[in-house]
Amino acid sequence: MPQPDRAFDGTALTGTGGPRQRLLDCAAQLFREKGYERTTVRDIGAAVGIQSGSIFHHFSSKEDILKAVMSEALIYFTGELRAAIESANGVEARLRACIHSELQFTVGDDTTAMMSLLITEWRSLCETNQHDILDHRAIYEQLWMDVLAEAQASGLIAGDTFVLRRLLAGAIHWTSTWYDFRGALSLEELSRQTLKLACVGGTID
Amino acid sequence: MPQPDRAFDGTALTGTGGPRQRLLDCAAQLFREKGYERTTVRDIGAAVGIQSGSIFHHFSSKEDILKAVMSEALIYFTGELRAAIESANGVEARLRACIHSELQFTVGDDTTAMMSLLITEWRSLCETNQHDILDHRAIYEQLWMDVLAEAQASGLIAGDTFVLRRLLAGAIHWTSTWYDFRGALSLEELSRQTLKLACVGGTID
DNA sequence: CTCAACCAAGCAAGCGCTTGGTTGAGAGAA
DNA sequence: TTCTCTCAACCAAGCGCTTGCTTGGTTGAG
Repeated sequence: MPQPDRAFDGTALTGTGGPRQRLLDCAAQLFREKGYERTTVRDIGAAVGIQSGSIFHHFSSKEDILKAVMSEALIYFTGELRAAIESANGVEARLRACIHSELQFTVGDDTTAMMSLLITEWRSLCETNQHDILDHRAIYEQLWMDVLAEAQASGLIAGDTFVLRRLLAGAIHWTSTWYDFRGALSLEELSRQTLKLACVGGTID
Repeated sequence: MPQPDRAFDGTALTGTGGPRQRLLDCAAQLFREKGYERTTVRDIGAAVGIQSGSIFHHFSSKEDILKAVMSEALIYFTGELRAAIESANGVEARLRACIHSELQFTVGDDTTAMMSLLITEWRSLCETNQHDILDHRAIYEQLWMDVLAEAQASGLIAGDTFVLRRLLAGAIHWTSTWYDFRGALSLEELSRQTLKLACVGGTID
């Protein structure tokens, strides 16, 4: 969606958050819609309202943009998840917080683009960048695993926590392909159904 | 992985299954490893052992290859799933067959490439081709939904079958990113854990 | 005067795909 | 058997286009 040409005035990116941030937002949106490979730097430039070459004043490469989006997303998601867990009382509430938070990240209007990238555009990073992101992701996953271990100790869930986390992660991430927040199914109801998957029978209303 | 040059002898693709089939197999493998966009027709040609231009004697376009792989995969998976369901006795066995079959498709050595494509390379098809594939996919999904409806009627599962199918689909598809068939977790044990997710408490051993 | 932010132009590489020609297995007639 | 014709399968070369990225210069706020 190319934007109309503007007369040059040097203020193309002086909106809120600074030029770098606006670039990241537009890029994330485009990567989510068309995929990283199918999105060109010319697409990004047009969406932001600058020339494609000007992008490289802010980022050293196209892949650098993707990595920056992913890094930023992980920092944000980790913070949000930690806060949600800490403000929950009791094991079940903490598990519910994990599920609800990740669902929110996945289908929430302002975070779905970032979450999608973290999941689907993994292979577009070179090995070095993959490792950097993976290191950060490990911190996020540890928050989940601590809660799952606690839930298992209290008898709320059964079976291997490692496997359960992977199965839940798949179920949650996949919602981005079908859940419609304008539909009849509320996010709270979806969270409840997902929580029921995790817990041993009868524990949840 | 380019192959050494051979003297021209006109027999590059005369192996089992015919030239078209070998092209499809190689392409599926490459698409799975590197993604559709990052795989070039030169890659495919090199993997098969022919010039990139010769590919277009068998397929009209690169996208045509992807569509053919997907079509073939859906035909195969639908047939296998139907057979598995029909040869199962009882509701629980039929649900177990669905889960086990789809897990098998997802992580099985000879089917994982095809299954991955169906899930991840969706956007690379043009709208027309997406509709063609989607029509076929609906048949596959109906097999699942019939079993889920039966399971719900018998009290084996609870909640909305539509949502349950989506959650299960996500959990199963995601296994392709982490399950290692050489690891300690057997496919049967994984099937059992996944089945336990679906069923209301206590029903499954 | 400085400098972050940008433009206009275009380069080198790689892309999907086309073209015109070559090869050898197989079919049919003598 | 031998000759001739056909045709699926392939090659060698390269066309036209797009890609990520570079370059040298310009602008205006501080």
